[in-house]
Amino acid sequence: MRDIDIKNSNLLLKYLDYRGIVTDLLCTNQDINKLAREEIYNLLEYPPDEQLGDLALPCFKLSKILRKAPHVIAQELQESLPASPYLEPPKATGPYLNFRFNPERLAKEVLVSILVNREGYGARPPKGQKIVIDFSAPNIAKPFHVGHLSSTVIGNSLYKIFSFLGYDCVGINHLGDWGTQFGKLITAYKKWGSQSAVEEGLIKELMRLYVKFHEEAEKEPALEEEAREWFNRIENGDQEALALWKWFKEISLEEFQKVYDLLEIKFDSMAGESFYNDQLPAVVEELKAKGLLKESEGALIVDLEQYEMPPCLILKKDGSSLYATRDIAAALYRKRTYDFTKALYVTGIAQSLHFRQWFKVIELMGYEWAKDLVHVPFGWVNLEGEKLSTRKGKVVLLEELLKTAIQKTLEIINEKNPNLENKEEVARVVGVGAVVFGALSVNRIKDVTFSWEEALNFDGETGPYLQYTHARACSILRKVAFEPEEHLDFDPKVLTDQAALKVIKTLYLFPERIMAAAAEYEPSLISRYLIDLAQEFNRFYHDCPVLVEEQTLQKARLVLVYAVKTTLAVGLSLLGIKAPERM
RNA sequence: GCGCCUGUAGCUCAGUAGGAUAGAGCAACGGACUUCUAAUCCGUAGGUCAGGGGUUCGAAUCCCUUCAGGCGCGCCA
Repeated sequence: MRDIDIKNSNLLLKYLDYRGIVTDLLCTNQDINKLAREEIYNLLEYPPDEQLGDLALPCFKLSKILRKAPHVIAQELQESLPASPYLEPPKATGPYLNFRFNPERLAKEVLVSILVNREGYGARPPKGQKIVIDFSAPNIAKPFHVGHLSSTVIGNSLYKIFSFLGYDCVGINHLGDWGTQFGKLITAYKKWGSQSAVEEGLIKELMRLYVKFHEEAEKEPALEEEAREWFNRIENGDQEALALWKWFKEISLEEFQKVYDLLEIKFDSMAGESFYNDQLPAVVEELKAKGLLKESEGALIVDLEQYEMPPCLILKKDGSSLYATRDIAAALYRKRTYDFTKALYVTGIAQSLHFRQWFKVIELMGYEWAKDLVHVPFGWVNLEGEKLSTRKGKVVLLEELLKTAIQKTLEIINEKNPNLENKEEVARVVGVGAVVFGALSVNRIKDVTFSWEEALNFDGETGPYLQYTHARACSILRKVAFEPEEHLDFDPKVLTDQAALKVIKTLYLFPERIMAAAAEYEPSLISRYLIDLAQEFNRFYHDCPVLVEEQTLQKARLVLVYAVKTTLAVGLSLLGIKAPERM
């Protein structure tokens, strides 16, 4: 067996790839070699039961090509494949050929890789490519509620994931800071509000006015007309209207910032919808010049009938712009400014048609980079069966949710670990972690029903569970003042317990899972992975004492603990969650 | 009417680009703290993978169809 040279920089950012190893081995066979390497690679799968093996080749498809029975092929391969230092001799089980990783080799390669790369385990070198991520985008003058949580945390997580994989990310908060809702708000302010009330109540007062407007507008439709007029005045630069707009925007931004601070989320750009106002005429001109605009029912549209979509509205009949107009302008601006290789839009699935439409318009404008625009949709948030509605005041404010979670965490700490230092900080990190993990733990496309009970449950598959597991691991390492570079000579042979081997196999999967999460724009793949890892580790923790064993075993187990601790911390950070050392 | 998404245990969800006996957590019940943090671990119980067809050696996964829920289809964003 070749010894690993830990000083060899090749080890950095290179990860064990068993699918590749098994594929190479299979390619030495003359019959199988007829298939493309990639095809073989993709045939391999993880067996459902560990007893069977670690990686399997189902021989059904080969059976058609080689014109032999699957079990015969498996049997023949078992007998003819050459040995590999990475693998135990393969075993045919019926129509499957099962491979088992050499446990010592696996332990050595994976754990050394983590000892050497540390927080870089699973990362990729810089690519020199930009990815623009448009996320969060709350509406000014409306409260930041749980409905905005998905976009905010999914976008933030994708930002972290792609950065980890070597991309330069640009996070853009495309604030909803323009539109008729400001007319409504000004109308309501003029009628039922006052400067002092707004100064005191801030966004709550704005929300009250907004709700009040809709209540009154139902009885008196003329109010809608008044609101449109006020918005017109904003657009035409009326001083009073603009001043109010600016004021409301500032109040909102301050309020949003509280939430972003709690979540520790930052943006590279806060260019909202209003930012593109002066670029809209040029977009309309360009569309006109390219012969894409068509008049229809008084409005200007891009006809998309031949692509089986409804038309994309560009200008209203009164000449003002629309959602798509602004998105197109923003995309052109971003391409010019950032020259992205991909631009992601993290919004609700309800908007998918809108994105398909204007992506097509960009394509029709002749921009080949239209293919780099990606809509990353997610499902709806309901409130215990009912729809969230700012207008009806039926919302759970995000800040309230986060603070309640923090408060609850503090109570738990006082009960379980009253002597903990910096309780407040730990409570914040854990409470927020619970909320964020909750939003990132299921497939983003699913609709979710918000429930206080679930959001504040910290047992089982939750953020606090992962953080707790991390803190446990830290606790062990702290007791021996663990230093990674002092443990490079650990003996992987002694890690023979089932629980330990299972943990190592799970650690091995980390880089692969990050890649999958990026490819599918799906942070929940990392969430699921971390739950798996924590479960395996907690079994190990229960079965295998670390600090009481003799030196060789202790050293090896400490390395394992360090590897898990590091991977949990990195994985959580990719979700935008902090991992405290004690809790 | 047309289109998109969803339907797996009482509840919330996994299920790896069709594969070997469908897995977790919560809730319920029963165990494990003189031992590295019990926010943990172990066990019991719980399933006609919405229904029906089809393709295949093989379907929760692909196709068709029915049903249920959500969403979208021109001047909101």
